[in-house]
Amino acid sequence: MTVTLADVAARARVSPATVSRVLNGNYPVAASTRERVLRAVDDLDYVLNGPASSLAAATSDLVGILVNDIADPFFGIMAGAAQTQIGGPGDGSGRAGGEKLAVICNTGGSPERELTYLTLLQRQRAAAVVLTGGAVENPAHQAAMAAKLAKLADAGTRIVFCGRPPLPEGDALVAALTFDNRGGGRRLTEHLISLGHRRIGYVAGPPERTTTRHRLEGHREALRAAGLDDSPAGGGTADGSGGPAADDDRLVVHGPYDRRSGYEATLELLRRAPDVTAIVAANDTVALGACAAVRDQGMRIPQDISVAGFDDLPFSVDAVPALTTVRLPLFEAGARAGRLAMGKENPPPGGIATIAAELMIRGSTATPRD
Amino acid sequence: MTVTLADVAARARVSPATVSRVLNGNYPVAASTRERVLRAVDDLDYVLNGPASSLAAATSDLVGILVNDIADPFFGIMAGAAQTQIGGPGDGSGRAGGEKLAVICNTGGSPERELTYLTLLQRQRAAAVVLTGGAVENPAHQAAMAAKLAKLADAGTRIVFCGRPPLPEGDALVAALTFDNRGGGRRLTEHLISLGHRRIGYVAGPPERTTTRHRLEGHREALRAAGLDDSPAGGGTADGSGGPAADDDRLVVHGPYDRRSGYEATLELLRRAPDVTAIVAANDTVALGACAAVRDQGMRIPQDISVAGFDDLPFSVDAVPALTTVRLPLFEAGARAGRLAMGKENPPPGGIATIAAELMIRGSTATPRD
DNA sequence: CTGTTAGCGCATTCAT
DNA sequence: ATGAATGCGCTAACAG
Repeated sequence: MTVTLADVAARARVSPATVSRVLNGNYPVAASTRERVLRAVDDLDYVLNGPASSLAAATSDLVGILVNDIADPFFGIMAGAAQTQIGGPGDGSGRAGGEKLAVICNTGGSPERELTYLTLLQRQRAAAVVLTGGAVENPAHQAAMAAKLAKLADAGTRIVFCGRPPLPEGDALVAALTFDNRGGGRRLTEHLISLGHRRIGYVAGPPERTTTRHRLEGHREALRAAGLDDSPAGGGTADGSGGPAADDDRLVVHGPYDRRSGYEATLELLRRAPDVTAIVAANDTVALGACAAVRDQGMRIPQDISVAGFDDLPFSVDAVPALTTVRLPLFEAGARAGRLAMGKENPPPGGIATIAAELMIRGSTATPRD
Repeated sequence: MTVTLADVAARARVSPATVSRVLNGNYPVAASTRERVLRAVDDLDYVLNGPASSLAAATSDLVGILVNDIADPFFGIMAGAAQTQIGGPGDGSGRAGGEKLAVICNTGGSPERELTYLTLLQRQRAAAVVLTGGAVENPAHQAAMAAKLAKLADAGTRIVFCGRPPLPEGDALVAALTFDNRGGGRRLTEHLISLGHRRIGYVAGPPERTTTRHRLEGHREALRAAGLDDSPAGGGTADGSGGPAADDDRLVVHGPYDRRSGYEATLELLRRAPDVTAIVAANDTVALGACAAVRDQGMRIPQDISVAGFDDLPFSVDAVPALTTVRLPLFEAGARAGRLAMGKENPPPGGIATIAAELMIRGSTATPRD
């Protein structure tokens, strides 16, 4: 029924080993023999049996890319970029040579699903795994992740972080590309302060995410430097109380990274502190929701309230007014992560590279009314 | 080095066959034995060898989801939704039971890469493949796709289309979920006509895509019904000339499905026909670019020019003014495709289901100035 | 440069 | 309900 390598060998009048060598290309084979084999392959319409190949070689051509939310362009852009470096351009024949199969796994931000996917990838003996986006700061989960990643690395799977801080015990992994979320957050708030804003609301992401924490810490650094920090501890959720991380700063509201959260958190912020003159959102999507809320309250942007985002997603420049935000080179970072996963590029010194975030000043922020 | 099923068997003092039966669950095993085996699995931290398992069973737990552009939320939403139905919620243990590995493959809209991915998936003996988004209408490519899909189906891979028209010879595949792009396009233009618009510009997608063609056909249907069609043939690119499908309608400009194309095509449209009072875009992303172009020309939306999109992506309601568009239930469709791929849901009668598109009238369209 | 020989780790017959 | 034996299709030594 199904054509095997042996069939090809028989038709090309060579041994199975030779066919294997031609197909894998990493071994000298006489040109004439290769021709004959390739013709047999085409004649028979042969397709390699991946599982058999992986079993024998003890490695597969799968590369996993883990994302928190693939419906969010933040991840889509990185994942797509990584895939361009991994899948290879194809040879146009559709025959598929030594390509890797780059696959995107959507964890939905759930720690359990993240681990499950890693197990699934481990089971497949994946060649590499790219983990994108912020991590969850739950100690138990972090330990489980570290253990799982160590096992993967042990089995020869290359590990790359993209837009994610390195693990505490950051051995084993090839490379970590982290975004300068803290610096970007700081510069964004500095910008608002320099415009004259003193009461700045902050719509933060989920409290347990590193991305959320780092951006918020940058924000608070800027406030503190300007003598504006009214939060008791100066940031961080490690209050040792063990209870819910009650954020004492009334100007900060946490929520998921989506539009709806931006809308509702902004209404809440406006209720709590009607005197805010600017709102900083956890990311651009949240900022869009914030803008809608501000407008629905009958206020204008930026005349009555300034609004800023983070990431500089493609739609942000088209917002009205165009959104002031912090640009992250998502495509470049994703592509680099892809190359690292393929071993096409050397890891950065120390295994960690920090990727700069650039402040993009646009129309949504201005001098406060007052 | 690496723990195998035999190791587990030894530790549990049973035969390898029994361990296999416990793990696959589809065979009677005494409760006490099962317990012992599962404990051994945990003790040894055993992870099934996927390739070996797939080789022996002649089937894998991989499910492929093909998308044109994962950075575009249109695909991200569908793919993410499909994955929720396939990956399973996980059992929270991270141990990964009988889950499938749902993986997203980004073709970048390239026919070659589409075929390559299918070959790769075929090589992996994928359990199912979901193809999302419009197809390319190149006869050679369509034939190649049909042949490839037939082979996949033959090998037991389930095939599902999502937001994609069925193949001409639509056997072999489990199900096709297609969007009513034509109807949606028609109703959108009807809406504009009913507002009083007579000169309507159209920023279309790439001419070779079914999605582009269907939406444009709907548009032209509406024009024709109103006696406004000024295109010679009444739509379609089948002019038999064999040359580039020169679209004689000066009010239609083709381009990729991105923001930049929307911007530039709109400038071109405005140059060609300064008297247009409305612009319909191929999708919401393109519409955003169109809005920017209109504004950059010093015109207001909708007072000077109405703009409409398609898809109703999450950001569209937050555009200013909110974008009139055609809503496609992307999440629901993706989820259903996922269920079909898993065999969790019966295919629609005839294997084809058309999914309705709903007109969303918002602030970006209004009565023309004149 | 090419053929021969062994497994890779597991699922599945058959037995029992 | 469990164990023993066989082979899935391929790659990787090892010869030659």
